[in-house]
Amino acid sequence: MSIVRVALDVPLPKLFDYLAEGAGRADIGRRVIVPFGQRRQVGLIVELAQASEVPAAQLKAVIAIDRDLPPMPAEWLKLARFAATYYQHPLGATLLSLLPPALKRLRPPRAEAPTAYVLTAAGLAHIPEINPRAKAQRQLAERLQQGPLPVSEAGPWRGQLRLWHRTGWVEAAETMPASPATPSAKPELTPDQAAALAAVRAAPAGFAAWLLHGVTGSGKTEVYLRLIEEALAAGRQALVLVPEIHLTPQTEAAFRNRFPSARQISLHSGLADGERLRVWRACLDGRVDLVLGTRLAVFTPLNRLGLIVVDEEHDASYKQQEGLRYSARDVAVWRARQLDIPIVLGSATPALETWRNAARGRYRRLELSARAHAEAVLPAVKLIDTRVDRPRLGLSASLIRALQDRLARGEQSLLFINRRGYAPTLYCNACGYVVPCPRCSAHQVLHRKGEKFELRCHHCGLLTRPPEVCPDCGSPDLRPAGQGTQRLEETLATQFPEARILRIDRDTASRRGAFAAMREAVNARAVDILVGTQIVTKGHDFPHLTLVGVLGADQALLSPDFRATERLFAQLMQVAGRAGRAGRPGEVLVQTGYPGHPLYRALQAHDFARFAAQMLKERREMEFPPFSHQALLRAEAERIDVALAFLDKAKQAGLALARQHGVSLFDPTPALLARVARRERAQLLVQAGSRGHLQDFLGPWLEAVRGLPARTLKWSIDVDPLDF
DNA sequence: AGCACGCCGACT
DNA sequence: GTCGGCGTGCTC
Repeated sequence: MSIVRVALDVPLPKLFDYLAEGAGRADIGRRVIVPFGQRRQVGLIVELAQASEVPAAQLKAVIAIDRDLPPMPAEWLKLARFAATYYQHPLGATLLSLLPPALKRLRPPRAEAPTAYVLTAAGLAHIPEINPRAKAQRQLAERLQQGPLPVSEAGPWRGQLRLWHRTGWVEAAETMPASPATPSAKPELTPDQAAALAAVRAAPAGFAAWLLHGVTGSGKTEVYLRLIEEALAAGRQALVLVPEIHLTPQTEAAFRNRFPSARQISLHSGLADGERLRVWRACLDGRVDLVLGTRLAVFTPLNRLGLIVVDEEHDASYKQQEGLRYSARDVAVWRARQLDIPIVLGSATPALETWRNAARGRYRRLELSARAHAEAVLPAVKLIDTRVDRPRLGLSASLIRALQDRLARGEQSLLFINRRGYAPTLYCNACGYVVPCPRCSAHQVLHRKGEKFELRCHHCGLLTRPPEVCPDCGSPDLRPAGQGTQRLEETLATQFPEARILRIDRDTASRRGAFAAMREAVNARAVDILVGTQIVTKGHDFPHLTLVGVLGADQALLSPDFRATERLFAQLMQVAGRAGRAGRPGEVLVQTGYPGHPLYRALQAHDFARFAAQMLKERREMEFPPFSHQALLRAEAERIDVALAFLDKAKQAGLALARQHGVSLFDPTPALLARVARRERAQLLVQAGSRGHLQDFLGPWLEAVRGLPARTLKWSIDVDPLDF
C-alpha cells in the first residue's frame, strides 16, 4: 500500500500522510480528497513515502485522487515551496491559495460551457471530409478557420458546435479571439530601444535579470513586444505582469493586435471562478502562448516559459498584503532563475531595491533616455511656493492662470490630488474638534452625495451622517477642512463655469467599464479639466493634455513611512509623464511649501538617478532596506496591550536566536494606523544585514512563536514588508 | 482553520 | 435538571 504526503489548507507547517492504493509518481501534484478530522478536505499530493512516522492504525485512506486534471508540474510545486519557505507561510495553505478557487471546492467543478470555440487539429483535418451538401456545416467550418468563434456569435450553429466539441473537432477557446487577422505594424525602433534589444540579444542564453529604465513615453512596451515576439517565435511562452486590472484591457488589446495568432490569456482576481479555472487549465495543458496578468499570474503553471516581463516593477500592488504575503516581482525573478530564462523589469522609477541590484551588477540596466516620439519633449516642472502664492480652496493664483491659458487654447489640464472625497476632515471652527472614526484611529472623510454630505471612513468603510453641531462643544460652526477631489471639482466649476470637468477616482471609476468610458471621453476632447487621484497616473495616455497641476503633494514628505518619499517621487514622475505627449510641450506645476526639497529638484531635472542616489545615501545611513532586510511580526487584538504583550513575549522568545544569527529585534510598537475596525494592531520589526541571516532566524523563531498562547489575537509574519 | 470535547451560568 | 458559553486540543 502506498503512502502519499498531502498538503492541506490548514495553518500548520506540515504534511499529512494517507494511504492511497495504486498511487504512483504520476500522482505527485494531483488534487485529492481526504478525510480530515470530522470532515473532508481538498489537498494536493506533494510526495510519496515508503513509511510514515504516524502509527499505521491512525493512517486513513484517500477518498479520491482527481485524475481528470493533469498533475501540477514539478516546477510549479518547487516555486510554491520556495514561496512558502521564503514568506514563512505553511506549505499547505500556500499551495491551496495558489490554486484557482474552483479547485479548492470538494466537488470537482465541471468546466463551464465554453464562451468561444476553436478548431482542433483533428477538426481541421476533418474539414475536407464534410459532405459538400451540408451547407451549414461547411459554413461553420469556414468561419472557424478564420479564428475562434464566440458562442454569442454562433447563433444556429450552437448545436453543431456542441456536437463537434464532443467529437473533438473543436475545443473551448480560452484564448481571446484575435481581433485583426494581420498583426499591427511594428514601429521603428529608437536608437535606445535598438541598443537595449541588442544588449539582451547579445547576452548568453539563460537567466539574466534586466532592468529596463525609461521615462513614461520612452517606449518600454515596444521593447517588451520585440522580446516577446522572439520568445514566441522560438516556441516559448511569455509571462507579462502588470500592476492592476485597470491596465489590462488596453495592454491586452495591444498585445492581441501585435500577436494575433498567439494564444493569449489574461489572468487576474476579477475573473469569475469558472473562467479562472478554464484559463488555468489551458495553461496547464500548454495551450497558451502569452499570459498577461496581475500579481497572481506569477504562479501560472507554464511548461514552455521563455520570458518574464514585470511592467512598472516598483508598483506596490505586486505585494500581496494578506495570507501569503509575497512580492510577485521577487517571485518572478526567482522563477526566472529557476527556469534559467531572462526576466525584464521595467520602470521609469525603479524600486530602490531594484536600482541597487542593478548598481551591484546583479541586474543589468538598460536605459531608454529619450521619449519615443522625437518631437515630444519632457515637460517642464515648475514649483509654486505656497508660502508666497497662497492657495485658496486648494488653488494658487499661478495654477488658476495656467488653467485659464489651457482653456483659452482648447488644451486639456489634469489636476492631481491624492485625496478622494470632498474634504479630508470635518472640523469645528469653535473648538478645533475633528470627527474621528469610532472604529479606527483615523479621521472620517467628508464625502458629498448629491446635495447631502456624509462621513466615511476610508479604512473600515463606516458610513455616518455628519453631526449638526460639534459633538464636543455644541457649536454649529462645523466646516470642511482641506481639499478632496469632489471639492476641487466643485471649486473648479465655480471658477471656470464654461469648462467641462471630469473627476476620476475610485468612487467614479470603480464601476466596470467606467474607467474606459472616461478615458474615451478625455481622448475625444469632451473634457477640459480632469481631476484625479493616483488612479489617473497609471499608464494611460492623454494626448491632448498639456498641463498637470499637483496639489497636496507635501503630505507625503511628512509621512513617518520611510518609503513615502520614494512613492511620491514615482507618482509625480508618472503623473508628469501624462503631460505633453503629442508634440506639444507639457508643463507640470507642483504646489508646495518646500520648494527647496531635494525630491522636487530631482523631479525638475527628470533625474531619477540623482534622486535614487540621495535616497540610497539616507537609507544606508539609517540601515534601512535595501541595506538591510526586514520582516514584520504583526499582531492584532481587541486591546493594544494584548497585542503588545504578545509581541513582547515573541521578542523574548527570539532574543537568543537573534543574537546567534546576527539579527536585530526592535521593540514592539503600535502600527502606524493603530486601530482599524475596532482591532488594535501592533508590530515587531526584525532587521538583518542579509536575506540569509533573516531567513535562518525566521524559521526557528516562528516555531517558538507558534507555541506562544495567542487565544484572543491574530498574528502574521510579513517578510520584506512595504507597509508599516 | 474547523470541529469536538469539556466544564460552569440562565432557562423550558 | 438541560442548553450553550467559548477555552483547549487535535486533525494523517
